[in-house]
Amino acid sequence: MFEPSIRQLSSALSEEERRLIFHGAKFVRYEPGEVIIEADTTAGALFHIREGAVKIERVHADGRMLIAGFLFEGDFVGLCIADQYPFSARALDATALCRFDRRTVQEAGRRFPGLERRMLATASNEFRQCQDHLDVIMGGSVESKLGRFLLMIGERTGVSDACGRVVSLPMRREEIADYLGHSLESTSRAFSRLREAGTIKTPHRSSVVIVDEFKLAQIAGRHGAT
Amino acid sequence: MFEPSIRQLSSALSEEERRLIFHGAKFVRYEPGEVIIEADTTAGALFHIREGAVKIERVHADGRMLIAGFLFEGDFVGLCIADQYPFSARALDATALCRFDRRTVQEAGRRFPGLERRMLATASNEFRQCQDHLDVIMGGSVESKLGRFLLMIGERTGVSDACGRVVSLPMRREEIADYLGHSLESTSRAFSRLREAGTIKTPHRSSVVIVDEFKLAQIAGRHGAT
DNA sequence: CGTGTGGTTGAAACTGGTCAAATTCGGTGG
DNA sequence: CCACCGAATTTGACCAGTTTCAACCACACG
Repeated sequence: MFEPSIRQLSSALSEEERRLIFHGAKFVRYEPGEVIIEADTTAGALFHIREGAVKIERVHADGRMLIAGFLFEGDFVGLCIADQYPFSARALDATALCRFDRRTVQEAGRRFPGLERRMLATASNEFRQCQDHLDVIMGGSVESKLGRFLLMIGERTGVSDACGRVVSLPMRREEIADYLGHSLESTSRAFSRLREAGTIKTPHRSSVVIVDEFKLAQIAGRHGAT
Repeated sequence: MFEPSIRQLSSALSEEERRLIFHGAKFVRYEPGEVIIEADTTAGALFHIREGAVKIERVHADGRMLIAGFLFEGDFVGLCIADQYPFSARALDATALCRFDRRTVQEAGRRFPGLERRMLATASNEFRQCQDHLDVIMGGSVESKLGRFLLMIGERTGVSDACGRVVSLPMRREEIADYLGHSLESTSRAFSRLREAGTIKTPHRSSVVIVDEFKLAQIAGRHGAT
């Protein structure tokens, strides 16, 4: 349903390109809540999430700070077109990242024509996050939006088992609400209604099992029903 | 308030780069409603709007067709990262475009390192449209959103005169409503309320005069008042 | 001067926001 | 291991804003 995973960057590169870029990468760790990238600072590094999850916050034109997206294991953070990060990134839980120097990536870009475009095309988060966000929040009831949200996250991180697709949600309800553009109460109610309808289960606060993916997709479609 | 205009591509290029790219450009015209770009076809051309306005439609992941943005005189259409257009473009009124061969642009990109990135950074509509759209529709009442919409369009196309900033709106109310994610009636009512509050005037259906820009900006800010 | 399209306005039903209270969860210390 | 605390979440009641459906208006066109 949503665009192919950002995780496919590696496979889009040749062996030589990969070696060039991945050379000199450093491992870094962040605790929950720690800032990984500060908005409006020089985009000097590019991160690859090895473990954990990250929240992207963007300052909108009129000064409002809004949640622009969530990134997970395998995703890239900081691969942006501009010279300055147009967003902040913050660890949602204990997070392990691989840090690449941006200059190395750019140098490789000069060496291999089209590499930069290919990287941007496969892994540009600035853009894909934006699109996914619009896909999720445009149209329908709170329930629809939450449905689309869960399906999107599920596609990116979910693991299927006997009972359904298990999706971990390391963010709080309030953060989901901010992402959806609703109050946290409405979001909570939407969870409850999906639960009552038997489309999802919530064994813990921070995880959801999509029991009936078909029904959820139906709810996620325009206008809550059909 | 919104990001610098897309029209600045030219100034981001050197004389030589410009000559190379603009060489072989063709002039084309479209009537209102005509399709300029068909979604999911090979991104073979890049257009520069000389006259008129264009509507961008995007097929969302679940098949819903939604209005993703509007482009005006001076804007570029079709400068995208991917190989296929991820959107359709349709003329809103009688439109004159300059059509560039994409291969020419790519060749120039190979010749001048970093050119492609610079072009994408200054003129990538796929992305900027997306961001502007989010900026406009996230949070607040219909009135706020319409306010942000008018300010955005005004920044891009408005002409100031004695009475205020004159903004032409070549799209119908329904299309504005779709963009904002509301019913056309709510959008119409929002127009009326802004009119009654004395922040705008609507001399014709297809143009708005922003009389009190400060007040409009205030309304556009979070939550319709303060 | 009718006709059609696009725009505006009105009234009732409904959704989601707000405020407040109740509940559950996760961790801490006894 | 259990009781307790604070934070996160859920639920309830009420209200404001939005949608819906329907009627009406205004302008452009023949």
